[in-house]
Amino acid sequence: MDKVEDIYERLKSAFGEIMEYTEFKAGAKLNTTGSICTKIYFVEQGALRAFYYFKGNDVTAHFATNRGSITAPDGFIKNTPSKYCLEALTDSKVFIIQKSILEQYLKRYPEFERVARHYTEKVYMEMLERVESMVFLTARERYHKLLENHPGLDQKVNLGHIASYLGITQETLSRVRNRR
Amino acid sequence: MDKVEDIYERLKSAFGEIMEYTEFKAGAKLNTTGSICTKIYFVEQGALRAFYYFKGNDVTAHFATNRGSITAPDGFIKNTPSKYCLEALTDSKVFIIQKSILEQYLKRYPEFERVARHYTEKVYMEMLERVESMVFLTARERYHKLLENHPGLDQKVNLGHIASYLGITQETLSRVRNRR
DNA sequence: CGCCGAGTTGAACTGAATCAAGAAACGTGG
DNA sequence: CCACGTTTCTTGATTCAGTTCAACTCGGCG
Repeated sequence: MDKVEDIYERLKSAFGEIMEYTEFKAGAKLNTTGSICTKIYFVEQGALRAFYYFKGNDVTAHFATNRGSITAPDGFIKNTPSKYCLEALTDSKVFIIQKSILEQYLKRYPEFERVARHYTEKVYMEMLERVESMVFLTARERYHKLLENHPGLDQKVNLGHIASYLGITQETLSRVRNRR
Repeated sequence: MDKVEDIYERLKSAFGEIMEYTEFKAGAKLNTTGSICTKIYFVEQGALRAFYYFKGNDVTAHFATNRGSITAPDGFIKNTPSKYCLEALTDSKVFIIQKSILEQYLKRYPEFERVARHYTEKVYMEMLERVESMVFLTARERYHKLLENHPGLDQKVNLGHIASYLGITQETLSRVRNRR
């Protein structure tokens, strides 16, 4: 089952040729709402997040830390303007794949389609787990689970960003954190 | 963007050759927990659900109605025993793809990997939407959204099965339904 | 008829939201 | 290095959506 486990390395070896290395400073915006996000980011080091605005509030949809990945999924998949913004939470080192280049590359080397599919399967499973968390876990449990998946995230990220990801208010998260 | 829209037809035309047609009676079990689910089901007609047991309770993970699809995702993707059970909720007509056959077929005809990936992207987007529902919507709103996606589901399925899918109790769903 | 599963209803309880102050921490300019 | 405003975080009081537990209804069906 290294298919799922080692996907980060498999992606690098399959697509390294078309990956572009970049660094971002903490706070850098990588994608602004409404634009078509044509890139996917693989995080070698650092932390990024995807967020969007819902009823005027900034809502975190996804965090990516070391060896994770991030994009504006709606836009990247459907080639439409995206509601998501991406930003670097800390200084970060990332590999970028441009969608248009990826498509060409996959047409030329269809043997890599398999890796792309396995990657998609992996992010699907993550999403499935997240649904389960929302159904079964309390605010406190979801918080601890998030920290397991992204150690040290609480040091790097605003309380409010984490709270909106968990689907709770900032006040509740503050209380959870100070165990009460 | 027919890539996402018309995926059901694309799958049939790409994989029709290895699809097997079957019918199930209401109540039929297609997969029992613990076994490795090696099949994916495409619903031509009828309604199925995937569920599992959590702390002794039967919890619905997914519904599939016309032109939808269903499998035990953990097992199908990772080739491990699955915690999910599948059952037919009504008499149903389905197309089945066996995973082992799919893999062989994709090796021989890599041009279809692309369709498989687009299918995975589609179910990923569905899961993403479901997370959003859990974060933002009230029990009532989630219920109505489910019915939009699966018209008539409330006629076919036990209250409890829907409630557990929505992450609420049966009592709450009963009250929601009788608008109070 | 009496049982049984499915759904409904009521009352008390609880986790989390909301609203409203404050307290820290942080950065920028003087 | 300090003063100031701004942003981030904490704390309290109240309210509310949804849970829990328990009883009750209803429609089959043997």
